[in-house]
Amino acid sequence: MKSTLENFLEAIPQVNTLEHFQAATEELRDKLGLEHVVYHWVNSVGERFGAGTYSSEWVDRYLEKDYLRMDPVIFGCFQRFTPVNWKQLDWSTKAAKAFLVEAIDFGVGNQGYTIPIRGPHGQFALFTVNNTASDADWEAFIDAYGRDLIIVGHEFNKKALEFEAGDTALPTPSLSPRELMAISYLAKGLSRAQAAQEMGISEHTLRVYIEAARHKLGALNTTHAVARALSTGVIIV
Amino acid sequence: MKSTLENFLEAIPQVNTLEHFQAATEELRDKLGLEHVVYHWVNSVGERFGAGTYSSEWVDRYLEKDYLRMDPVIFGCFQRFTPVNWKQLDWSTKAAKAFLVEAIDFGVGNQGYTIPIRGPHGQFALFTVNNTASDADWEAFIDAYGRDLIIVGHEFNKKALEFEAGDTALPTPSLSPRELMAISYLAKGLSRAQAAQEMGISEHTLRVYIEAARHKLGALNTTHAVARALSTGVIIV
DNA sequence: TAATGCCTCCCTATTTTGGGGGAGGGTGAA
DNA sequence: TTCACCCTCCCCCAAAATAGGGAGGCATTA
Repeated sequence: MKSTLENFLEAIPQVNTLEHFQAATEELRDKLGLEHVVYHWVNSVGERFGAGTYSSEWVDRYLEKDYLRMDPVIFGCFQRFTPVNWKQLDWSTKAAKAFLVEAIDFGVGNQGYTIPIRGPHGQFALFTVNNTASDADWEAFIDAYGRDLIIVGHEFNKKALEFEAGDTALPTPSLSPRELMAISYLAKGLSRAQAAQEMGISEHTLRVYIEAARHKLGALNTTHAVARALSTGVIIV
Repeated sequence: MKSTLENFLEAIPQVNTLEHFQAATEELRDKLGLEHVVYHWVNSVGERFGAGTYSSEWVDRYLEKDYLRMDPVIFGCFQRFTPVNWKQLDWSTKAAKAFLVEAIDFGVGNQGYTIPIRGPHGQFALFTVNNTASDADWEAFIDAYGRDLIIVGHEFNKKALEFEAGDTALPTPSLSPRELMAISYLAKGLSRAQAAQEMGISEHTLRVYIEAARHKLGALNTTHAVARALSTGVIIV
């Protein structure tokens, strides 16, 4: 790789603390001459972790207003696989426009490139680079660094997963094949009776699987069990 | 990028048919002097799609025996984020050993490197390179090409997503804020009564939201609605 | 061998959802 | 303004799911 990022990438494995992680985002920002570099994620139990160069005021404001729920970047990344150039998103709603204006007020650049990263167990992370630049300059930057940034995002995510593994090693519940089938059918919208028929067993038996799965998944009811099974990746719709 | 793969990567956007996709796997195999290059995936409705250089006999055998359910490579990739070097996997069970022997019988090389790729809506794909080689040679190969292969896998996946999008262009339903809240609470395991209390409205009203969301999502029941909301990304966690 | 986990079936009772109806007031866009 | 969509509330009743409790057979494995 010709890239300026080669040395940076090789240094990532040595990142061992959150402070160091934070420092890495700052280093990358300076190396690339950007305004912001941010990595953040949401894990399967809704905990959030982030490191990056946004001002703490903006982060606080963002969390306070629960912008996660309307941020077009989050929305775009959630629905796509490929990196998202902010300019390509739909900023037409009033709320989105106001959000963008406010973000820029808080020192966020007008151009951004966010890479969605998906891990096991429904893990979802975002790696963002941000700057104030013309459309043409930004295009050129993305052309030059887009692919490398994907690799950097992945390396960051690998690190973040290591941190989590150390913190909260949550054992993925292992459902039996029949339990998986039962939950899968419910996720597809079948009633218990239909699912039982589909599996060629009595509804009573099916119910036992659902209950077992519910307990293994730590779920409060069937809907919750299906939700957890989906978001932890034990079933695929 | 210094890599031999630069030209190859630039050609991927021109891939427009499944035959061409297949040809691309063969081209990559030849370019890198490998025995096999395989891309395959499972989408959100359980359809499978694959292209690669494994013999059709091995693919048939694999599907017939439903090896998907016990293949250690699949298992490893499901649980991890980072690429999997086959040698690092747990091949200790009898079934796994027999599986590996059989695979080699069918012309699969002893060394493999598989990259898990996760997309929106629960999409999960695997990109595998495979060869017969010594451990040291294989290590060297992965050192040299590992990162580029991640990019190649992503480009393949982008193409595969385009193919699917052409097939089944499903418009993402737009739920109202209250509908989203309602569905989110249910996904968290609350009953209608609890969710209503949480939202400060009567249970009757909440029910109206659930029903509206159900219809918008084309769901057969509440559980189905939550499942669809999660897997299409309209709600998080 | 004993233990564990899986698969299958059954009971009763209570609680929760689902599918139909309604009604009124608000906001935003064409 | 009219139209559409959102938010809020209410009725009834049938259907489905939930929470407990059982039981036996069949693998695998410690």
